[in-house]
Amino acid sequence: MIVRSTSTPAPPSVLAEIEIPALDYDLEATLMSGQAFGWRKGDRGWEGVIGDRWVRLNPAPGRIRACALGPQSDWRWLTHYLQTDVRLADILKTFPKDPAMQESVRECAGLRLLRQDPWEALASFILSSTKQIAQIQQICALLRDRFGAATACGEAGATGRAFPAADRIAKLSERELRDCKMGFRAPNLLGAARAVSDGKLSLEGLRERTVDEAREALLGLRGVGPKIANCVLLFAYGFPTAFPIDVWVRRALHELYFPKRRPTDARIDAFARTYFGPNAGYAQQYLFHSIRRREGRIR
DNA sequence: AGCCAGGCTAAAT
DNA sequence: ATTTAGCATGGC
Repeated sequence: MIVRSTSTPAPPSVLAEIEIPALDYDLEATLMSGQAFGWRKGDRGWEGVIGDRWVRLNPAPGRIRACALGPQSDWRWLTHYLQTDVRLADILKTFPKDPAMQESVRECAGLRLLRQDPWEALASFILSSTKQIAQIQQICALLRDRFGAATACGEAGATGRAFPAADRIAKLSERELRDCKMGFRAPNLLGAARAVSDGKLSLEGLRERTVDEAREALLGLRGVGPKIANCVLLFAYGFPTAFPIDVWVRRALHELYFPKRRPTDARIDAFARTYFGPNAGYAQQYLFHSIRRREGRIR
């Protein structure tokens, strides 16, 4: 058995690399399309922490190059997150064939849905209400830096930080959370963290439930309404029909499908539930990203 | 300077 | 049953 003094840092491990086959995968669009908020473009690629593993990603023709701290014998934690085994063409086939939808598909070729951790998604989207994406990223970065577990990272001496677990946030004060610039969302995040932490809400348990049951459970949290619940259902649990309607998606649906006059919320909801088919949530991401590109919100 | 942001809640109509 | 004000904070 190897004994090492606790005051001696572990030896730096080498970077493990892999090339993941990935057809039709626009990495930048996927990471920056407002579904995840922890990715940062560094000099050597897209850097982030998935669970407690630091990783750097680079796009290449037909694949994604990744490096993480080695040794890595099993990369499923990454391929599952990136959903590289999903055949995008099969998803796109199920979209409605109308001109507006097909235009969005052309404009956003390679846009994907990630499969994120439920707690991170829940927390992130509780923080998202009436916030711009850049601000959500900033708040999440503050949370990681101040309260996240340190993870060794690719740069010498540097540390990436995991998204703070619910148990960690549950023990923080509202003051500490407000200091991360989240404003009135602080008590909502704290409440959710406590519910998860003390077992009143089992995020893992929701995997076994139907979409509607899982939605009901999420809606029980203060600060979680239909939009945020649907974001978690879609981006973390992968329920394919979950259809978050924010100001942008609402605007897109209005302009593209109800150009005459502003539809009521009920009309929009009914349309969203019935029109887009078995992968409605995926279609929603294409509408969201394409309208934001057209309005110059990207870059 | 003023409006808006991947909303939600409770009060007011 | 539907509409509206208030909520923190920051980008543009």
